This record gives sequence, C-alpha cells and structure tokens, in this order.
Amino acid sequence: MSGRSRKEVPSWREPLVDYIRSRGGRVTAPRLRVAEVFFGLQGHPGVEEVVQAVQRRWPQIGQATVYRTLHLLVDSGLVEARQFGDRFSRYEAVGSEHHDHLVCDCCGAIREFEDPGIEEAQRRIADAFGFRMTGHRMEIHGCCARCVARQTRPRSGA
Amino acid sequence: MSGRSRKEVPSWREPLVDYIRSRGGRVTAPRLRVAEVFFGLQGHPGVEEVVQAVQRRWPQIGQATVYRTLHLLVDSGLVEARQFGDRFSRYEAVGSEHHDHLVCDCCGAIREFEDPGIEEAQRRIADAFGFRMTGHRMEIHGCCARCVARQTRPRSGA
DNA sequence: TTATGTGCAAATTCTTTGCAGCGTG
DNA sequence: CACGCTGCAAAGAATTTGCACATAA
Repeated sequence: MSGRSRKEVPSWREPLVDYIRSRGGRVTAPRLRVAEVFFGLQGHPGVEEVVQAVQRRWPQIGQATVYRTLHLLVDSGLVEARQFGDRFSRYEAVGSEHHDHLVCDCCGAIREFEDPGIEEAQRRIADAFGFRMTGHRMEIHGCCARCVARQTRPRSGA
Repeated sequence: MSGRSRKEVPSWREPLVDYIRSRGGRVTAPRLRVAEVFFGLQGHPGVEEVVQAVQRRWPQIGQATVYRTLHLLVDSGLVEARQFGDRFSRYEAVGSEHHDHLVCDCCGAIREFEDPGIEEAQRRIADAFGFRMTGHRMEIHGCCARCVARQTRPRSGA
C-alpha cells in the first residue's frame, strides 16, 4: 500500500532488476512478464497456475521459462517456495512480516497466521542448538471450521 | 527401550498386524520385512534408502512393495511422511512425543527438537481459527553449528 | 558482437499402476 | 479357494535439460 493506485512502478521490479544485474544476468521481457503475472496472483499458486495465468496474456512464453523465472525469484529472495501436502511446489511472495500456514487437509484451503510467540520460540531454539537460522516454515494441519461443520474427513497421513 | 534386549517382539508388530487386519488386509512376509528393516533404520530415510536396505537382505522385494508398505505404515499411524527441502518424501517412525526439526541447508543434517511452548502455541492458534488440529509440522532452516564454523553456505531458497 | 535467455520437446526423477501369478485367511 | 498382495515393467506427474535461435548489453 504505497502511494498512487494505478500503473505505478511495482515494488518488485527494482529489487528484481538489481538482483539479475548483480548476477551478470539479463533483464528480459519474459522474466518481467512472468514476474508481473506472478505478483498479481493471489494465494499460493503452483507452477501450473502460474503457467496458465502467464500464457493467458503471453501465449508464446513456455513453461520452462516460468519454472526458470520462479527459481530466479526464489534466489532473489522475493519469493518463497513451499510444499504443503501436495507433491508439487507452491510459490508465495515474501512480505515484510513472516507468517505461517493453517492447511485444511479436508478441502485444501490454506490460511495464513502470524504469531510473535512462535517466532520468538524459534529464535530461542535455534540459539540453543548453535544454529544460524535463515528461515523456517510451520504448518498446522487439520480441518478448517467449515469442514468440521460439514463433517468432511481429512485425506490421509499426518 | 522396553525390556529384554535381543530378538524380542518388536513394538511395531502388534499395532501393525491389528491395523492390517482391521482393514481386511493380509499380513504378508514382504510387509513384515519392509517394516522390520524400516524400523531398524536411523534418521529420516527416503524411499531410496529404505529400498536399498530392504534389498540388501531380501533382494527379491520390489520397490513398489516398499512404496506400498510405507503408505500402509503411514495410514496405520506408525509412521509419518515428511518433505523437507528435497523433492522426495522422507519417513519417520512416530514416537510418543511430538518433535520438530532443525534442517541444515548447508550439509543436509536434520536434528530433532521438542518444545512444549510451541506445541501449546499451535493449539491456541488452531482454536482461534476454529481449526480442528490433527497434526503439524515445523522446520527451522539454517546452518548448523558445524557449517557455521566451516563457513559453508546454504544451498538456496528460504 | 557474444554470452545469456528462450521455447520446444525430450530426458530425468520420484511415484503410481496394470497385470499375471502367488499366498493368506 | 477367493481375494488381496507381489514383482515387474510400463505409465504418470512434476520438473529439468539440450539445443538452435533470439536478444540484452
């Protein structure tokens, strides 16, 4: 939420360009287009969803480029890759505040939450083990309120 | 650690047999052999490691059977499947107490820890969202003390 | 100009499945 | 003796890669 409301320079662009250049890489149209589409998506899209969204606007961009660009975004630190119960990766823009996830194993819904107590406990644990923490991920699995009401059952596993 | 020290009846056997029977399934030699080898392994083996360990002793057991038996163990609740940074699943015997993981992104080492504060915070958060929690997983990523000392660098991502 | 990036399709990797025969209950 | 389980190999799903052409710097 920073300033003008339409067609402003997106906040990901400068750090991305800087990162690419710092690597001796090239700022290309496909990279910027994939990034633009990705950052416009909601939620926690998998590659498939990103590819479809990209190809809706630029049909000639191949899926390999989407994969490669998502890796680039992850390396740049602007995006995080996660794997929830599914066997594919999902991607998520990195915001300023760290958040974790509630994963509904019944309907697949993913909600975010933030908890300072957990963040602090993590630092404490990492310290206790002489660990230099670079990140963490935590998921609470179960059934969301709606599925509980409907008595849907979880799919399997923990 | 329960009692006599050699060739005692392993603790996984009865619950596994009960589970299989409760499902109308059959207690077969391959299933018991895969289970025996699996529960004899240390750490957080992937399927590949389990297959190799199994085939060292029973070369005629196929990998499909290992996959199928691991799923059976997960369904029975005796084993949990996890995915860390890698793109394959790792399996871990379920103990009485819940523990979480410190994952070293430099050398791949995985350490376990347990923290009542985190367990409790999770319950509190699940409650706050009307979530019926069935489980959770949490990983702290970073560099372990040894890698920090050696100044090894993490591989990528979060 | 020249190395890096792209698009396509084929290759890899991990996992699941079809099927004929085997063995438990 | 019926139905579930096994082993094999082939199929599938997600992701990576080789290569010839395109293009940023």
